[in-house]
Amino acid sequence: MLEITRIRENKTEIIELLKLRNMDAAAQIEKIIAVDADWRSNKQKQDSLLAESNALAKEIGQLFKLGKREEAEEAKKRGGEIRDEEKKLDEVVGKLADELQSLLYEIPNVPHSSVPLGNSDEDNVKISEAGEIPTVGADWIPHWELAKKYDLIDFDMGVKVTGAGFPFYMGKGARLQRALINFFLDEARDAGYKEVIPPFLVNEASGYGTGQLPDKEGQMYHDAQGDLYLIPTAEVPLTNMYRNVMLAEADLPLKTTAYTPCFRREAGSYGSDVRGLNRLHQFDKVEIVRVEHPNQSYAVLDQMVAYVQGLLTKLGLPYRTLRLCGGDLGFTSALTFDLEVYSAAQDKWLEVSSISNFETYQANRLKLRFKGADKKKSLAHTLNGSALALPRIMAALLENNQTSTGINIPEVLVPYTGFDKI
RNA sequence: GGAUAGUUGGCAGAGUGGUCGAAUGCACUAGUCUUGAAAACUAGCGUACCGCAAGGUACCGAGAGUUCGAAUCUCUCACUGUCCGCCA
Repeated sequence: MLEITRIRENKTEIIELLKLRNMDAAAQIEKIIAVDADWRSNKQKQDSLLAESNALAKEIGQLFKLGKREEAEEAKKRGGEIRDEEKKLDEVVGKLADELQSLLYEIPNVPHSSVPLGNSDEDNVKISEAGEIPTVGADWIPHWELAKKYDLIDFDMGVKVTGAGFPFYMGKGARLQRALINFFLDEARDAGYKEVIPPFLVNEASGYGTGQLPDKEGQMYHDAQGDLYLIPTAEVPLTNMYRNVMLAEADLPLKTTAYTPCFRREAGSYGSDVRGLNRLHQFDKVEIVRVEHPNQSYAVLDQMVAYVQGLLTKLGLPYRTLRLCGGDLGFTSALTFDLEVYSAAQDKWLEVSSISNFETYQANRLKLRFKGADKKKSLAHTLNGSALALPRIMAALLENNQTSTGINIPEVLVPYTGFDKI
């Protein structure tokens, strides 16, 4: 959520930058400013009524003490009148506050000025490409066929037991999956991230804290009885650890990592890009999260991108780095880089990581602040990135490393898998 | 699932209708004293919002109510602790 003071003071700039999202926010911003002004003036009236009523109540107490019954009764009458008036105003003020709140929830984060214009993922800007694109052999097959051939993943079993998008990993497939998780966690630890095992269900307040609610309500699995949500990413519990927290400037930066399964309804997505591991309702991911000083956050974003690129290099996967355009930028993000790996047999680039700077957008909802040396309080910046999302990594590893005699396991993973070939 | 107790400032912990935004202790900050430190002493020390300011308002788990006036009374809800049962 954007800070109301920022909107008051920089509305022209905000409207201008939101155009990068193909959004004409002028009317909405003006509405917010109007409602805010309305709220403030009514609030002021209410406050002075309350002040009057408080003073009167004290007076009545005194009058009773002095035994001036009649005067007290007279004052009581006036007090009642003031209270009636205040009640009416209270309703107005409450309504305006609610309206302001929901208007603010509807405004996405202001894009960083480097965000390119564009409508969809097709307009994302490639900033680099690395690694060697393998030459596809005549007999190469996509990962879902490899999975069947070598008994690595059983999609049909998933359908039987749960439903589409919930595969079973079997035998060496399961071990490879576990190896990847451990590899990613160890790398993150070496990079200074504190490992965490968070809950996989979160409450409503956490959903609001990181911005999944209210705008992505339908994307999360919801337990109605306990009013809990299955996490769509570890970002939610990890970042919400810092909800309502006042840090000291010296505490920054905070770096955490977690492996969790992620649950996504993916309502409305279908087609050829959901085959095999390409899009699942449950998948594994290692996430890195950082809480940073505002003047560090963009340098840190670059570091995070470089870190994840390093992981892909170690795995020997060809990848490219994209700067997301305004049309593809997440609701809460100011700037996002996506990393895509090339999956040879499908001849497709698959998104395996999304690394974002949310600036103060999440911190404002979270009330995540730090106190500077001068005792001034500021909102912190939050960032996160996938490091990495497993299924598509698995898909690319299987497809790119297939040979006529089996699938080769990257060297860095062998200590984790205990085998070098499938 | 059953029973019971609780939820007050960073922490501990008073406070059962008016001068309580809230005692006291600890912690913290500044100062005095000291060669330095400790101790002692003195003073300060919650958060948010509105306002140029003076100042005002709100907050004692959340919400609603009674009252001229609520941390204090009433109702609803949430959460936490403890004991019993069940269970990985």
